[in-house]
Amino acid sequence: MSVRHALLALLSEAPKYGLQMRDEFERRTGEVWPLNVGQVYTTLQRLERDGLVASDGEGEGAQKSYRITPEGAAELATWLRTPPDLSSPPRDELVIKVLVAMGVPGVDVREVIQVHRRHVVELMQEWTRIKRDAVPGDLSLALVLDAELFRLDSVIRWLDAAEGRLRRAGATNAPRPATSKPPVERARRGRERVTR
Amino acid sequence: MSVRHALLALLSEAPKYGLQMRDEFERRTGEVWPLNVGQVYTTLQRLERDGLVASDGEGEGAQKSYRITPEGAAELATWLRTPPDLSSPPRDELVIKVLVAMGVPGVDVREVIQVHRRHVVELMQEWTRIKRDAVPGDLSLALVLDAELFRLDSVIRWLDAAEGRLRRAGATNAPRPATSKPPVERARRGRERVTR
DNA sequence: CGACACATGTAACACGTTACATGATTTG
DNA sequence: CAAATCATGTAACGTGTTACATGTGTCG
Repeated sequence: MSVRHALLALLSEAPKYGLQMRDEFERRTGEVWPLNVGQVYTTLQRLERDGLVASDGEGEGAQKSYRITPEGAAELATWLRTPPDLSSPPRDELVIKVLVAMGVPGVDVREVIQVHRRHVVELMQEWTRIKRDAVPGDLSLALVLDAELFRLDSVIRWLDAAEGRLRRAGATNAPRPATSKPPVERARRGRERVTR
Repeated sequence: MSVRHALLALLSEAPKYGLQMRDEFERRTGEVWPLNVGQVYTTLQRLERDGLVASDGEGEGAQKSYRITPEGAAELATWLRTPPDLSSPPRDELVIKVLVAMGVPGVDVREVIQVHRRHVVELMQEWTRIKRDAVPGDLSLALVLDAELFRLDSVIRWLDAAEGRLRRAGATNAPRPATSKPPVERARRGRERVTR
């Protein structure tokens, strides 16, 4: 849902057309998150279908300008103040990788952890270098780089914590005892488990 | 791509059938990440189509058992040691929200930041409580909770850093000067920009 | 003219979610 | 028997990616 609302935000300043919005999105995100042009057009079509934007139908191969509607502005205002997804945390590919690796025969989880740790360290060094060389006044880029560096740092801390837990829990592939434990409060919040 | 490979990992221990894999996936991830059953079946179909798993065709309405193929095992081994996506960092909805909010007229970015900060603090408290009440021996759950808490902590640190940057950069919606700066080295790595 | 950038699209596919449909087996 | 649970699927939709098609305007 990010792109959809980001386009709304871009239109809330002034009417714009497709390619222009692609360029603006990338500029605003410090040129770090490329946005596919095709997605801009299809997303704009859906936004128009839903009444959140309207187009000046310049049919003749020219630029087709979109503007935000009052409904779109309301939707945008709501989105800006709504925290994303209160339910389960997003599925984290790296966490899944480590968790399932624990059960795969012939795989050393600790090695998997170390491989990824090394890679994350390299990534942090690369982003740090980019941050150092960045134009000082570029607030957008600085914010994006901050976010990525904080995130990568948390990944490293998790990998180290996981390594510690595994070390403490016994060095081998300990077969989980499959105890029938009480389910986590939370989780299972209406998602699936619908009484049908 | 997480689910696809996670299913491969589950099958690498022993042949299994659909619902069983849903349950195992959820158990292995500490019951925190619900997995849709339908997705299991469609993903298994795609895996079979790609030759990574094979099924014992128990056609008679009974359980349909899948097993991993040598190609599947190879694919799994590769995946476990391959760090996810070396190119741009994943698009972060919260970061996008703050970045685009800077340009939306009538919106106070600082307030947006504070709203989300409060929410993240609440989330951390909730997960911390769950962690405290969790069964001590549950390694999977502990790892998932660790990951989420580290992640949320990094989000808070980013929000605070962003607040600081905004404060320093001038309290208002500073219109970006649209300077034509040199593009970030990195980014634009073959994605889009194909010479056609 | 030919090449290139600008601008708008469409098609095909992967993945994910929700909802629905259909049998088989168990159990009150 | 009836209801619930187990088990397998399908349909529709949203989002995202890659690739292709088409037209226009500019410039060497």
